[in-house]
Amino acid sequence: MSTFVYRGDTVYYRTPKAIGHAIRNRRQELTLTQSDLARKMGVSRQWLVAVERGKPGAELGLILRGFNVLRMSVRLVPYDVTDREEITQD
Amino acid sequence: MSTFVYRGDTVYYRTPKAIGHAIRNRRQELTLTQSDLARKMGVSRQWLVAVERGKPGAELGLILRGFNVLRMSVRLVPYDVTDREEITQD
DNA sequence: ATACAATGTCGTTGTTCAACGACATGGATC
DNA sequence: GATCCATGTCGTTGAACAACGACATTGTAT
Repeated sequence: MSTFVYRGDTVYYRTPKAIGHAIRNRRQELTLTQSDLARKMGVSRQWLVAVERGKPGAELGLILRGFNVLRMSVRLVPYDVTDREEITQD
Repeated sequence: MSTFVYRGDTVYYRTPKAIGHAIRNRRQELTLTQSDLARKMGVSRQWLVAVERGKPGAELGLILRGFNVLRMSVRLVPYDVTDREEITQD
C-alpha cells in the first residue's frame, strides 16, 4: 500500500507520488496549510495540490525549493544490484 | 567550489546544478555515455545535456527515472534548524 | 593531422507547465 | 444547517518544456 521503498529500515523515494507524499507528510508535521507552504515557496496553491498528488511533470527546481522550505535534505545513495533486499512498492 | 552541501561527512543536494553533477558523476562511474543513458531513460540526449548542466525546469518524473537507471536511491532527511553545521555551497 | 566518438549548441514543433480566478467539495465547530 | 477553513477541480493564458535534426566543439586515439 505504500508508495515508498524500504531497504532495511530506511525509506527511499522512487516516484513522483512518493515524493508528493513525503512533502505532504512533512508539511503537516510542521502544521502548515497548503496555502502557507505555497506562499513560502513562491508557487501557487494549485501547484502544491498537484505535486502532493504526484504530478510527474513538476519542475525539479521548485521541488527542491520545497525541500529547502520544509527543511528536508536530499541524499543520493548509489547501490549495486547485489544489494537488493525485500523491495515493497505501492 | 562545490555545488554540494556537507553536514558532517554526508553529501546533500539542494540545487538542480548539484543534482546534475551527481547524475553526471554516477553516469561516468558506470562508464555510460550521455547517449547511452538517454536511450536507457527514454529521453533525448539533449535533455540529458541540459540536466547535467543544472536545468532547473527539468521534470521530476524524468529525473527520478534517471536515478532508477543509475541505481541511485533518494533519501529525504528532515532536519531541525538547530542541526545546522558548517554549510558550504558553490 | 586525421579520423572518430562524445559532448555541446541552435532552430523548429508540438506539448505541458505554472499562475490565476472562480467554483466545488470536505471537515470541523457552533 | 450554517459558517469557516482547508483542500481539490476546472477554465484560460503565457511561458517553458522535451524531441528532433543539423551542426559545432572537444577530446582521444592512431
